[in-house]
Amino acid sequence: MSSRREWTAFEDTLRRRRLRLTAPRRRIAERMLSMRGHLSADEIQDLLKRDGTPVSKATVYRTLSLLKECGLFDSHDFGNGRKVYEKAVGRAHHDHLFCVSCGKVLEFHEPRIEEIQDQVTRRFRFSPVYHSHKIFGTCADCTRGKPGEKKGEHR
Amino acid sequence: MSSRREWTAFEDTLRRRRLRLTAPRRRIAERMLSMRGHLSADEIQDLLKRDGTPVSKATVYRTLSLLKECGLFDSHDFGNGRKVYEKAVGRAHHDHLFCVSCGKVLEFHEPRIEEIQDQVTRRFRFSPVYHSHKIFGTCADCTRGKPGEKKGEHR
DNA sequence: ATAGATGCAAACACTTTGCATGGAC
DNA sequence: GTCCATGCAAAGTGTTTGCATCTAT
Repeated sequence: MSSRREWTAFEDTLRRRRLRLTAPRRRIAERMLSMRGHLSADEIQDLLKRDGTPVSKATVYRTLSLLKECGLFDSHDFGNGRKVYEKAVGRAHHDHLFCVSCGKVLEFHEPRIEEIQDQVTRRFRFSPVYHSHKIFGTCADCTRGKPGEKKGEHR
Repeated sequence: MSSRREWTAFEDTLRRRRLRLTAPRRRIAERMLSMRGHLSADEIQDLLKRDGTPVSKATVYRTLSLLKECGLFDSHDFGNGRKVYEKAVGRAHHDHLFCVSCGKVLEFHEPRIEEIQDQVTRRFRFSPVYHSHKIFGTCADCTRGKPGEKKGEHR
């Protein structure tokens, strides 16, 4: 279960746009809010299937865009051929370190970088909407022990 | 025509790996080195076709990976469904501003950001290999005049 | 009752691959 | 003469869409 505030954010958006709170939408949103970390569409579908409440892939994708539009989730592309979703509501902004060996995702937040970014966009008279800052490499665990692959490195 | 140094880098890599310098490879590499900015596989194929020396898409992609492996080009994904390639050899490292309205790409280089990045990776004992730092928004031209779309915004 | 949502399968867009033919070394 | 590279078309992958059916409101 997840915090009430997140639910109401979702319900409000649906109501405002005259959309319906259906069982599949509820299940997907609830399941995703209950998880931490980054989930792909496939992983979400698998979770729901295991829960005994399967949902079609089309609905997963459609609900995912909805959740993103509502601001409940952010999506990230770590360059391995699929997007992953992460809870956004109630979380501070951050950027990512991605381990190319095991797929682990670490988070960092550097106000100093954001400040320099602002200087850059001002210099170019560029109106920023969002940014994506990712560092790829090998995490501490993989650098020493090489525990091997965890999450799919396909493509 | 492009600088000799870039050619020899390419030829050396081919020789070292016992690969052949064929006409398609030469044409693709030459054409790409002659252009500035970011090119997609499709754009490269179109250019070659207009030059009167058409090349199959498969060969374009295969040569692209080769050019990347050789370090002659870098690839970037601005989230519009395709990769674009940019000359890497003889160029200083930089990051990008991407205009979501016209597709324009601006470049920036901020040693201060790189320094903070290093602090971040040290803190996590993370071994960085490369990073991707992109700011998305609207360029100065599009913010005032809205000159309209230029490069495909498909997907 | 009715606009909107679901599931399925087909469509998509980019990229990769299998294979027979052709060409560099 | 060998391998390696090319072109073509087929396969792959994640995602989107058309449509008939179903359902929240």
